[in-house]
Amino acid sequence: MNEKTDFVRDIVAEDLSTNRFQGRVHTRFPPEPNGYLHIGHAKSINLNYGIAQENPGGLCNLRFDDTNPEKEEQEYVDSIIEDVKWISGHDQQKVLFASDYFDQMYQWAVDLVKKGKAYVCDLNADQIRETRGTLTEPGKESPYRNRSVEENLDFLARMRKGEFPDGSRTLRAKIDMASPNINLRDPIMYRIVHEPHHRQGDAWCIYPTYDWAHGLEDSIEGVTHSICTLEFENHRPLYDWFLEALGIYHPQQIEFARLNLSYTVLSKRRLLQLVQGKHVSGWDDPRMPTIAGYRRRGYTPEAIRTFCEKIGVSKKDSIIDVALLEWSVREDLNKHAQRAMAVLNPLKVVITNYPENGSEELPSLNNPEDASAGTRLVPFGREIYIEQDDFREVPPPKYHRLSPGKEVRLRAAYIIRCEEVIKDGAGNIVELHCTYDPETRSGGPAANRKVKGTIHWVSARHAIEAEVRLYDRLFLTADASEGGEAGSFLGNVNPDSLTLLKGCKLEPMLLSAMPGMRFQFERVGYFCADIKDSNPGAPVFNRIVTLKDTWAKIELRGGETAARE
RNA sequence: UGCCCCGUCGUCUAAUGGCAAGACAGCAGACUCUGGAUCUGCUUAUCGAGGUUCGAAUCCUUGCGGGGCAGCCA
Repeated sequence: MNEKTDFVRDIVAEDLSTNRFQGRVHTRFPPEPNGYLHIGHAKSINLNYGIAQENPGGLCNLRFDDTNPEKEEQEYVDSIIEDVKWISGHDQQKVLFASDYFDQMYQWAVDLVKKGKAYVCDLNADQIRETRGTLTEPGKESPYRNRSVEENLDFLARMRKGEFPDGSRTLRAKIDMASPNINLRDPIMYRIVHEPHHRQGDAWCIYPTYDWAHGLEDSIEGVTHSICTLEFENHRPLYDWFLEALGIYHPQQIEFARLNLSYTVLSKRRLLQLVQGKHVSGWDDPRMPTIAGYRRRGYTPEAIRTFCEKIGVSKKDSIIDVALLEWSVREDLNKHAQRAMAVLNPLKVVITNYPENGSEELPSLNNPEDASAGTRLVPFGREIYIEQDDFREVPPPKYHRLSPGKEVRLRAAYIIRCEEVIKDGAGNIVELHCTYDPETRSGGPAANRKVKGTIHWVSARHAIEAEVRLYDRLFLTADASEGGEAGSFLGNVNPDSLTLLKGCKLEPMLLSAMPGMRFQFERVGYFCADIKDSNPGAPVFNRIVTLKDTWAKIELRGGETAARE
């Protein structure tokens, strides 16, 4: 079996050993369709589907918690179904909706009224707030608390029929206005909302609150372990109270710490602000920590699942270093991504001793990590492009790349030497003149000659051009949700989170990239043909993540040292 | 301030009364036709104080710190 464990799985194992639920394991993932799913939901999906999968006969329901028509939309339902499918790897054969249980819930509310455990309260929202008490003071009982069962039944039926305006009355549980747990101070079960529901239409004008509805949904579905986040911990006594009062099947609620990620925000409210404030192009902007955003960026579901397993599950509030997520993608893509050569910021190089109109095709490994990936032929010629960064007229110490009079290897090709630097009138470097050593062709007689560096290149004559989008972290600060300069988290937004590059020079093979295909651009990073804007023949690439860049680190550190001195 | 929860390397997670371990990050080195990958090594932690015990990260008390709760949101 799986050695993977955490306190939730410990509880499930314990319940299994005591036969508490007749050997069943049944979890659920209960999103509210009021926004797109983000990576925090991936943690929950992974937990719930994971536990179900690990146990023979285990089940996990996808159930929409659609009890608030004011915030919920069909668009969100559709996106969530797609995202759950993508992350969990399961085709969801059955999608459940809390709103399908509205009749049953209403019946149970009537039962509670009959038992004298619920009452219709005529207080308005302000009055209810005023009589709830505070954190340190008990609340006051509602004057309507002791209405007769008959009167309550009558009012409840009329609430349901639509006789009363929004907010004029509520159905409340009769528990304890003096409870130190505020959730137990006669919580509201139904509120009047004359608003069409995305699935129920106008069938209802009273809607159940989360506290009233959630345990019932779990109970109806036979869920054994209802796993939710820490902020519901104080609600568990209420979850238990309703089920107990009704005398119906009673699942176990378990709370775990929600995911927080450094350099990003992970709340639907803030993500909505980013979308509505046009800080990003939409819910699926590749910089968004949404499932849709990561998918478009080029992350794999495997990488996200690996990440979810590495972060573990506990009750401790924490902020996971986003570097672990980035590591997870690299880990996956290193093994699976097809290699390619792409020059993002081109500098032309003329190989002066190469035949004028000559060209050849050089075999190159598709993936050094995977021999079965084979090789491909990359065209080479007298004029090539290299990365501007790979040449320095005055090389800093430890610079292993090209500089005047120095040699580098062109990956899968020849060793070249820089003979001359051509500049324009303004002194900008526009071209390099180099010579090559024909003996040093990869696999050739002098191929083993050692040079300090190897750089990537693209044949000028064969290169295709493409747009490449470099994405960086969306936020400047590790704790992105804390107020930044503007006093809100929006002040932390990284103005350079997107760099648009046009006219990048890519090896011709990339012309036929299908949308969604991932590549490693050697020495640069992992890239994905955009699923919306890219087409075979006119590719557009998104940077998924950079490669680990030791040189950049050395250089950065050098700069810092210099600045300090 | 009432109630609830949580305090272990920089960051996460483990150790379930018996040698504080792993991952990421960092640092140093080896290797390399990707300054990638890989490999090796190194640095760094039980919030404090009492108590129980042969023995405490773990149990108890208490202090401190962090988080949550006063929507007819979830």
